[in-house]
Amino acid sequence: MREGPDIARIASLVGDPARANMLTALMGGTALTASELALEAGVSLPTASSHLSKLMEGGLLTLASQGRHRYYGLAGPQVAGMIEAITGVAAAVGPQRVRPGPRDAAMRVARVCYDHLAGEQAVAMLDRLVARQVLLRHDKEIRLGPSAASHFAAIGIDVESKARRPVCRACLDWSVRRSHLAGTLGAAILDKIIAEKWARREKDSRAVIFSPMGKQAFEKVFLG
Amino acid sequence: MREGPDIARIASLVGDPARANMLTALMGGTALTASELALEAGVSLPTASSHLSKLMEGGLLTLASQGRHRYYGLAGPQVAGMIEAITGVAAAVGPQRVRPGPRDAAMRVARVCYDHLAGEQAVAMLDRLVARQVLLRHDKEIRLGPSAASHFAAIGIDVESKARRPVCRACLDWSVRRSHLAGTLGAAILDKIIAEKWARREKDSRAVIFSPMGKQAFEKVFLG
DNA sequence: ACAATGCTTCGATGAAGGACGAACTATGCG
DNA sequence: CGCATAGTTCGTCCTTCATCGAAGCATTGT
Repeated sequence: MREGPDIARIASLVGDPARANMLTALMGGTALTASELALEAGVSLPTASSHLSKLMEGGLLTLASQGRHRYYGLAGPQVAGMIEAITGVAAAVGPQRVRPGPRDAAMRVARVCYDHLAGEQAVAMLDRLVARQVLLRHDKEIRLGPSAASHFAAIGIDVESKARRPVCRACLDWSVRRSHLAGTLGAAILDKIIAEKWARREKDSRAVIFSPMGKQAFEKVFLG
Repeated sequence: MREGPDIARIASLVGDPARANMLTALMGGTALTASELALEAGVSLPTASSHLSKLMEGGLLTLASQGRHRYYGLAGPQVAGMIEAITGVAAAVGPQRVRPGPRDAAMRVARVCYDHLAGEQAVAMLDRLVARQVLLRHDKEIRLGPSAASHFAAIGIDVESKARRPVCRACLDWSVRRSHLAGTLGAAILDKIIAEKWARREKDSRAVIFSPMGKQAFEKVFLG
């Protein structure tokens, strides 16, 4: 008999289809209300509420009450990373179900992973940054290279670590099966992409659609 | 309603306590038989068998039949990474700790973590080995230092990697919340400790009790 | 004050699945 | 062959928990 962290408790929270759908929906990074999550999960409002209280009790969600609205969000990057990891395994062992629909195609190209960019574009970006030694990669650990500060400052991103959260982190991409960039830098880059209107977020989806001009700009800055 | 990788299916596989214990046991990297896993999980053999077939069907395990023994192992690093991610979240959100009884006190000092030593002693040992640069640590990765071979040879441990399994691995200690040494080297050290009778294993427990002399010897060799 | 909206709690129902003993299959050993 | 060990399958019991309708709070709007 083993002891230690109660991994079964956490996993079983994710192990219910309704809750899994809610968590996946929250991977978009924005907090959602109970009704929205009920819709996402395909269950009634009471059922959703029950699930949400369980997820809260399990520490996987945060709650922000604003008037009569209650916004639920993922508890943090660690939780988001766990969901990604599970998604990766699910995608790897369940190839019988994945048929690349039109929306899925867009998802593979670029999507939001909690607070940073994922998908082919994101993987290509990390590869290029490492190749140019802007970032130094050592297995799963990613550090800033000597030229990183000036490189990112040139496009208006301050790489100084403000929070305890690591600046760079490798996050395994479930569609490409290789890592992309997470951490505060990954989040800042996504902010930049949206702020510059290089891309827009697909409504009710995690997909990120680049405009033709935006794609050029992105490639010039990060893949050039 | 969402689609995509069936994350609930995978998570619910891990979400059963018996299966979670089995998977945790397999995190050591070596394959185990059904009986051993039944013991780990604290369930009967038929129950374990049922769980194992579910884990197999879910693609989380590999099976190697050798005669009448059937060795189950984790399906790959991706699965191991997922377990690690879940464990991390569980440790972070689960400070609702059981109170430290007398046996737990011994467990915190030194215990077996599948095939290597864990607990305060193990954490101190790894710290010291890294400080003396016998081992070189880079975040989660641990490698042998230049003096490692001779250092361990002096106490009768061959650090040559015989199996595919890594020689060194960092394993997060759930009681101390810092890493200790796993991998073949960690296993060899535990073997040594038992073989030299520096310590004995508590019956039906993971606790490892050092004798006064054994503790001295251990500290001289590994903490000196 | 009253109604409307957003959400939670309660109670009843039903289905899923985890548990084990007993019986069965397969391999190894003399 | 007969016996022992390792595992799986089967049948049954029983707990757990997801689900929804109805009712209860809370906040906002009129």
